[in-house]
Amino acid sequence: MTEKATPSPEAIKAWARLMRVSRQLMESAEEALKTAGLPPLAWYDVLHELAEAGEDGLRPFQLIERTLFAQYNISRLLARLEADGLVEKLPVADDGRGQTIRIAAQGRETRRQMWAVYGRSIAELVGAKLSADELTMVSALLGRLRHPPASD
Amino acid sequence: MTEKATPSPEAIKAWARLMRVSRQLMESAEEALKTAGLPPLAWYDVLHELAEAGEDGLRPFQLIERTLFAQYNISRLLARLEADGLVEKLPVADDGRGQTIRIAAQGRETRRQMWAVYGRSIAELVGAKLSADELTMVSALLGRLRHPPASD
DNA sequence: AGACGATAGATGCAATTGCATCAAGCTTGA
DNA sequence: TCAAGCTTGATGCAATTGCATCTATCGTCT
Repeated sequence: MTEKATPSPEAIKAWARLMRVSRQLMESAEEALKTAGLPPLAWYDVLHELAEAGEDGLRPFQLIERTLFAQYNISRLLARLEADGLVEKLPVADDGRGQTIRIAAQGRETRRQMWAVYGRSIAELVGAKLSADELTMVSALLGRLRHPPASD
Repeated sequence: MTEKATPSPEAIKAWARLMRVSRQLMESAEEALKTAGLPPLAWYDVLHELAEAGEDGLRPFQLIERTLFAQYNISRLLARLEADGLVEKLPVADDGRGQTIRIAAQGRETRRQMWAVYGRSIAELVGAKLSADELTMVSALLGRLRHPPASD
């Protein structure tokens, strides 16, 4: 059993940095969106997945897998997105319990507007701070902290 | 003006990894604490700062600076900590508006119990996945994403 | 077919967060 | 000195989150 109950100083430092920096960056990005009068990041995450999925859409449980949101969270978020006309809920043929969520034209437009702001935040907060090689290094190292670990 | 509105693919990837991994790790740590019947991470952050501050304690606004919590959040968190007997609120001599927050004996004990679980999570989730050198590299790279950038 | 357990998604209720604002005390400057 | 503005911390209210549970449908096993 190689598990250690007490982490090394390096591990503690890396953890602290990770938690602090990620929170700080996320808040910056959220603030930029809010200032622009746009919806919060969570909406972007969902719209992004749905846009990538295309006309076939996605089932809510697939969104849960992809976004890490809790089930009840997705359920309510989708209700809000539908109320705003950004997505459509379609019944699914071979499963009477389920539904398929498809992004609506207005959803694509909102996503586009959000990306204009969000992308700029990423460029400023991350892209401008580290070189491409360093960014690749960060991705690789963080990927190994994922569960399951990412190879690329 | 060197600002780019559209981030590089490397920046997008690093951002996505950072957001996703930090959320995943934090949820793992939160879950471990909850399973152990202990308070959430936010409590640890505050108790940690107060423990380091020692008998002199800290003013709430100092906690805000150190933890990045919003003011109203700290205000209510401290109310809960006090209600649980983990901290004491003391009037401060030279400023009638303010108060000094001091960690109580029971607060130290709770923090100790939380660290037993939290530290193990850090060791498992981070310490066991990367070498000391790699962890140092992560800290250094993330430090440059901070505002203001960290040198160490 | 019928029963039983698993899966998909919604929802009532309590706790927390976010926003805006407030009250109280401090500081500065005329 | 005292008005105006700033800082510190609290709080009412709305929105969101978390938890537990519920309904409905599906799949499987007998």
